[in-house]
Amino acid sequence: MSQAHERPTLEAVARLAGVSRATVSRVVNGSPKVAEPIRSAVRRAVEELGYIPNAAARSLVTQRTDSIALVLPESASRVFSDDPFFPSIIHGVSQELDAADKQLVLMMTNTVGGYERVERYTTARHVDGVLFASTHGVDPLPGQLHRLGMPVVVSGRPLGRSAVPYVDVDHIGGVRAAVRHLLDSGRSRIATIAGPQDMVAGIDRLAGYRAELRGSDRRSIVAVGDFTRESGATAMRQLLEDDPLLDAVFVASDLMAHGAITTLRELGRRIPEDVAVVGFDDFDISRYTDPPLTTVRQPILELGRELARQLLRVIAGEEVPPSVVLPTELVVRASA
Amino acid sequence: MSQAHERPTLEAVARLAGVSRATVSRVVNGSPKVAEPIRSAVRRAVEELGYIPNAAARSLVTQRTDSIALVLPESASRVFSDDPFFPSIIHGVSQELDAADKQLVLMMTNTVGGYERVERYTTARHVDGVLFASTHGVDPLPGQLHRLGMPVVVSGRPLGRSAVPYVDVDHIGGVRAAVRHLLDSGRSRIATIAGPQDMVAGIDRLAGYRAELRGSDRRSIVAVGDFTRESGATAMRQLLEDDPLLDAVFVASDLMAHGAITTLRELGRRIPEDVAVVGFDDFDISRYTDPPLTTVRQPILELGRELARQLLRVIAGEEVPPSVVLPTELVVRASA
DNA sequence: TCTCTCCCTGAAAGCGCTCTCACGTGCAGC
DNA sequence: GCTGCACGTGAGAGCGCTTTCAGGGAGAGA
Repeated sequence: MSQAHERPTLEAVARLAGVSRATVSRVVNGSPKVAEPIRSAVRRAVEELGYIPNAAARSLVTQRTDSIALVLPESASRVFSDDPFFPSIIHGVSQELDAADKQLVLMMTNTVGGYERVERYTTARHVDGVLFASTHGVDPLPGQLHRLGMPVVVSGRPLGRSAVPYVDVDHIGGVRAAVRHLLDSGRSRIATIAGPQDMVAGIDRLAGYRAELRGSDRRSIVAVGDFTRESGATAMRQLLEDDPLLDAVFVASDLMAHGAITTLRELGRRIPEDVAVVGFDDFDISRYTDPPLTTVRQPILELGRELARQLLRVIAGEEVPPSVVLPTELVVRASA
Repeated sequence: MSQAHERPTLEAVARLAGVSRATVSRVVNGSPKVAEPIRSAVRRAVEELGYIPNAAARSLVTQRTDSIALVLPESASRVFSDDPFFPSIIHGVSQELDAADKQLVLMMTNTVGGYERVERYTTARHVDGVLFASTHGVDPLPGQLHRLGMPVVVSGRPLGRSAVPYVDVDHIGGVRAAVRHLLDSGRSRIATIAGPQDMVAGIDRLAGYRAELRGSDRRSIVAVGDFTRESGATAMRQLLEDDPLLDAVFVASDLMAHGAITTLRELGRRIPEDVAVVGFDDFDISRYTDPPLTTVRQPILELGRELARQLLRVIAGEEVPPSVVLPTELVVRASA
């Protein structure tokens, strides 16, 4: 058990069990066509030697690696700040992969040459499939890999046309519910702080706001942020300059909503009495803001899991729908 | 899946370039002993065919995989809630590995059979080395792998004796600075909310508190939490029952400090006038609490990077120190 | 001009595993 | 007793790459 390089091979097990390599291989891989006495003899030999198959040798012949890559656009500094979005995705993906006994390889595209690295690595058949966390703008890589025959699933509806299957949440439905809630509670000047307009999450949430408002006689009041707390604070200030009398704001992310709340408080507005605030995400932290944030919950963990499930299906050669959209849900707390 | 199997092999490149496989291999791996004209001919062929070496075949012969595993004890539900600790570790590790052109394989030990999976996977020589994020209690796995000759580095000083190299932060120094700060500002009844006492971070931070207090004539007032916000809120309540007149509290994590602040406010205490609060972590979010949290900053990203660097050294066969301790730093804001 | 080196290059042997194919055995059917 | 057929098992051919080893060619020294 001492030296790493002396690991037992199939050969050794075969010798000890007095059978051929082929038979050991069958037992190890659970083939049904091995007689019981031999099977248990092999099992014993495997046990005794502590045999563990060499992954490289196996995948050299099977052409599978049993691992999949999750690509994160780290450029979005969102990834590992205090925004739990990506961590939750990772968590969800990891849960599903564990269950399927696959490995998770994490890749970031931020660093210099990162993009090319991802391309090389994935096309080197180092992994059986690739998952992309939602990206900014139009990313050609998923489509490219897809065209090469590599199983790919992306998170978030891709901008531009794309044949790559994706999983997304119902941004528009969630936002409409939020805005409707504001309308129903009698708010008349409802503003929004939108997310970046080169991301689907930003675009769709603004579209939802506009769509719901269109049915009323209220005018839209829009400022744009980048999903960070700071941008939320700044945007809120702009909105109040545009319309000092606004009495509600739908903010396209919880973090921006926190920023907006800070600004509102600094400027002496009471929440929700003077201004109602609704966020989007339902991060843990939003339960602890003052006042607790009314927000649209999106099932991020589930998004990650669904992503993984779809990819596993593609890898298994099953048909998958071109898109899966998970429901969102308005969570009413004290801020609106 | 169409043309995936038609990937060019060394053989194909060799044929196109009119040389042998051996020569192509040398060029691809940057061996210096290939004449220039041949080298460029091979390069051209590689380019033309879009050749990318097959990782499995390579590692079958080299016995390297160029990827390393990061094991996270997901059981600590900390991992992917709104606690940015693990995400930052991942981020740091990933940065260093990217630079070294290694891959990051993420593993969680939470799920059923997770522990055994980690063991099998890592001993299957699927990875060149293993990193462990700090764990609860005494984890035998790192030592076990280490004994098998597998390169291993752990984050956080291991409980119990262990020959495995580790990277940690200076908990005690940071806490002492925090408590000293409270003493210096004239606080006389200084309590603490400690972390779980089966984790080094919990143990050492409490030890630091005690050590610094020992030099003064103040008595220690202790409650224990589990690093979550909720436990911080609860512990704060206990402390105030123990000593309604306490005028300062050192909290062993920022999240618990947030919980404590909530409780203090609910009970009508002003911060810092009535009770000074100091946290530990310096998460982004702590800049935005009300009031902004005075806390001990620990360099988590750097911890991740150092972890990866040490492991790469071990893998390269270099000597590494048995431990590296990174400095912590008191960040004074408004809460104390 | 001949020999000795020094470089390069190619042939070939695996790395550890899977999987096809052929073959042996035992048993039912005639 | 002989043929036919399952059913298991083993031999062996690779998967695509690296690396040792030997050999060929060119240049240098005599």
